[in-house]
Amino acid sequence: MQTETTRRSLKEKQRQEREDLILRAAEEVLIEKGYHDTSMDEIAARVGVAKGTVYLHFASKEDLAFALFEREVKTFLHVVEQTISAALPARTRLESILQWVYRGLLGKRIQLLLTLYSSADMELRSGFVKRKDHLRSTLDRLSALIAALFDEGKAAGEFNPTLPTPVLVTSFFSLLSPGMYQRLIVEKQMSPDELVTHLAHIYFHGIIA
Amino acid sequence: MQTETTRRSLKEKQRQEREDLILRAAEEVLIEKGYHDTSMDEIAARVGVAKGTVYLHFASKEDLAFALFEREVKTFLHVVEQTISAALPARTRLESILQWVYRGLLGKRIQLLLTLYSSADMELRSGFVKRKDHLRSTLDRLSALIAALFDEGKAAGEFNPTLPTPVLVTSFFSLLSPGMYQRLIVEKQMSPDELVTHLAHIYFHGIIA
Amino acid sequence: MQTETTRRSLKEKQRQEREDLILRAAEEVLIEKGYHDTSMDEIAARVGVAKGTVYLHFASKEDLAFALFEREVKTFLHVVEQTISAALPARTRLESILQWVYRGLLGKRIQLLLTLYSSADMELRSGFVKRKDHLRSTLDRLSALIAALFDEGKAAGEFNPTLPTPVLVTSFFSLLSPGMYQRLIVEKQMSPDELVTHLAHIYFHGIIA
Amino acid sequence: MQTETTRRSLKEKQRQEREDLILRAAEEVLIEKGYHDTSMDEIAARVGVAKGTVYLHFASKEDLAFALFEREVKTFLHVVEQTISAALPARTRLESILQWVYRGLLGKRIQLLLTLYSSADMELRSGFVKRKDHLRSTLDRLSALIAALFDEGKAAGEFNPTLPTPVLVTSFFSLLSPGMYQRLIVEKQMSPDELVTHLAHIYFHGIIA
DNA sequence: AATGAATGAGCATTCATTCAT
DNA sequence: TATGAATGAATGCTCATTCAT
Repeated sequence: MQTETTRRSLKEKQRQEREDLILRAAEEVLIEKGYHDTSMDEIAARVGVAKGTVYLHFASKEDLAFALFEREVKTFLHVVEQTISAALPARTRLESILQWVYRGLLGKRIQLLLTLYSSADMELRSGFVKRKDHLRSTLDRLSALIAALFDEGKAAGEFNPTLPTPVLVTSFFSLLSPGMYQRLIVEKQMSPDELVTHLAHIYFHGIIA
Repeated sequence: MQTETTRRSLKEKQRQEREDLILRAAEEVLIEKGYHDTSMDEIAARVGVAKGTVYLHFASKEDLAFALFEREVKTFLHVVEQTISAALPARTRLESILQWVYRGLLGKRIQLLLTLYSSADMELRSGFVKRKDHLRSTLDRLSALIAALFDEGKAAGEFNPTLPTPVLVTSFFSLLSPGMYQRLIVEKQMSPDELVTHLAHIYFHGIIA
Repeated sequence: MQTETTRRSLKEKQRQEREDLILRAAEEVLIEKGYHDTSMDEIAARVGVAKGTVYLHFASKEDLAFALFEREVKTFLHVVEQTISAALPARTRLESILQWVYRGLLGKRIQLLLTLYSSADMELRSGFVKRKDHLRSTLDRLSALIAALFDEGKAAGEFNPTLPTPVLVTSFFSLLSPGMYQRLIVEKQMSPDELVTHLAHIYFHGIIA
Repeated sequence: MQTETTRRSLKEKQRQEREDLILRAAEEVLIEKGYHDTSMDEIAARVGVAKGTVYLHFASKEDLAFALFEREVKTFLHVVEQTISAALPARTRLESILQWVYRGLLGKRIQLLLTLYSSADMELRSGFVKRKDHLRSTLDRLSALIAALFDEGKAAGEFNPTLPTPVLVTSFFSLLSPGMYQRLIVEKQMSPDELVTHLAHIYFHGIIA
């Protein structure tokens, strides 16, 4: 019985590992080629398994992209949760998040996330909608956390209370754009830290002399 | 002779009108479904012409998307040029541009533009690249105009000269995001003017109390 | 009344001229690109008329190719008739025909003829068949003339009477192959006269030492 | 392990069989309709598989036609090699080849070969050229073998040494024409052996009485 | 469970032909 | 009569998905 359980958990572990391999490969290809130009064949080939095997883990290409998206969002959510729980000024915590996004090896990943997100809006609208409920809660939680942080900052007298929190949240997210990453870090070779410093300055103090 | 000319210009006019109809239909479908999920069949069907007719005006699907993209960019460029030439503080002129984007019926169009632009980066990379040279100059001109405006503002003592102009330009563009439009205007029913007021405040003065 | 007739015959003349222009252009393109890769657009463009105008003269692409084919066959038939009526040994007259085919500017044309003929067998089978009756008589007449020439030669003791005339006719025609033209005249740069000399030798005397 | 190997070779065998079925069907349709009027749909339908399956074996329509062509050429080459290696007079060996072509069930196939070859020249010019290098060597080998046979015959005093070998080779090939097959065997119901006898007589001794 | 051959709907593009002007 | 814009059937090819082994 215990052996049975052990065997099961072993299998389960292997399953998880393989699923992870698939997600990594998918991530790689999706970043390289975008959703439509990524084929299940190529993903399977990069993992080194047969196409059918990918379908044992993900019911469709859309599901796979969705799982990937959700994983990235959850990672991000986790980081945000960790950051927010620190006993620091709201502003410092927001800057931390900015830094995490632009600094880590995750620069690429956040791009994927944002790319998939706009794809979600544009191209997978119909399909994703079905699952957006699943996702919605995660994204809502994310927004709520950031919103709470802004509200906390307002209450602490850090932020201007006349600015509506939704505007603050949305404009904060718009600081995390693939365009910014591409144009300033990749093309202009600016360091992530320098970029974050400037963005933070602009966001918190404005650009007025 | 005059009749001949008249006939020609009439034909030309009709041609332009049809081309415009096609562009409108394409715009519509592209906004709804994104580049890959838009079929030439559907575009033709919406215009109410045969598929071949679309090809009489645009040599390929890519060409059509490209023409659309370029048209939007040129409109935007034109507005920017007009705005910039006014004898007003740089800040006021930047606000004007923000306003134009979020206010007009063009809210949808700017979304398309941005969507196509990210598509261009992700999905049409190879294809668009061939024509990006054509486009590049337009986009570069746009960036250059905005950059010049910031430099002018810095010189006039309006803006903080320690902020690198590329960062100013890119972050200004990131204020014009489809996400912002979608979440605040469509979902939260905020008025464009109110949104612009807040964004301008944040951008120029920051969010610090 | 006479004016009427004159006008008509003038129109008719112009019509013939235009038809001839179309045929020339079609011949040109067909030789260059083959039947399927030749488009009505290109033919019209080369003539300098609108596509519709071509259809005023030829009801279909197939009709056009057919007319061209028939014209070439008739020219060839005419030459054969002229040649055959000369008071010379059958062999000499056959050599004359060979010479005419390989020598004239018509080398290209005969290629077209033969190409269209094999196309007729392979690709236009169904379509051409409908009109083959029209053509059949011309081709039959051609075969009959050559056959008569061989029979005459046999009767005169020139040719081996044990060889069946159909074999003689068909093998004579197989001396006129585009492959021969291509490989020996175009590729090996052999002169038409030299080629004809050798072919005649082989055909009339064989290759035995 | 052995099972593994067995399974693989079984799969491979099945694959070969299916590929052969596809080639047979393609051959059939190509002979009936010619290259351009043959659709991948029809080929697939005749094999009784889905279109995609055909593409599993041949990357493009052109590839399929090319494979077919090459297969026929190789078969022919093989026969020629076998025939040539026999210790018989050159003339006898050439007659053997003639016989093989006109006698076998392969009469149809040789037609296909010749048809595709002229298509290759006319219609697939651009595409086939890319692969013609692959093919060229096979065809060159074929020509070279026949040429060697003629040279051998000349050296042995069998053939007239004043006739250039290229002319001999090309005129020998022109004896193998679909036209000959069609007109004399199909239409006139002549037996292949009788035809070959006459052609050989003409070719080796000429038609002079 | 894993495989990968087979499937077939879907799509961009071409071009002979028609017909309103 | 001449035009050429419009048509739409036809077709090569792709790729997500299924399923027998």
